[in-house]
Amino acid sequence: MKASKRDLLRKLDSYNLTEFQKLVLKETLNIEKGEVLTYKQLAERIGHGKAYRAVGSALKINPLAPMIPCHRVIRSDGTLGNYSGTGGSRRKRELLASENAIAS
DNA sequence: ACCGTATCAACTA
DNA sequence: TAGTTGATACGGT
Repeated sequence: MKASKRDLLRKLDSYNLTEFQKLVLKETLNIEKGEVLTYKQLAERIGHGKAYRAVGSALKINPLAPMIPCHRVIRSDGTLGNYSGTGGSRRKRELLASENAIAS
């Protein structure tokens, strides 16, 4: 464990992110292993609710891509949506299959 | 299944 | 300030 969640939060504050972005990223870090939220659910969690679009934009700028469980955020349709990390949606699918054992 | 509209925040001209 | 885009959501056709 080199990067504690608290350290990541501190780093986020150091980046040139807006309050909204930081809010979304922090909430994403708060997602536990085995927890999968939809963009809408995440938006509602931070109190914006209908800002699912802005939430997606926030995750895509995510400076700690591999450290933040952004792969645990999927679409309401049950599809994985997109992923800015290595391998794109393919990698995301494997991560979810490994952590949450999603149904293929 | 496909298209249009709704809604929010950030980026660029 | 205005216009466009985006890792979406939902309803109508």
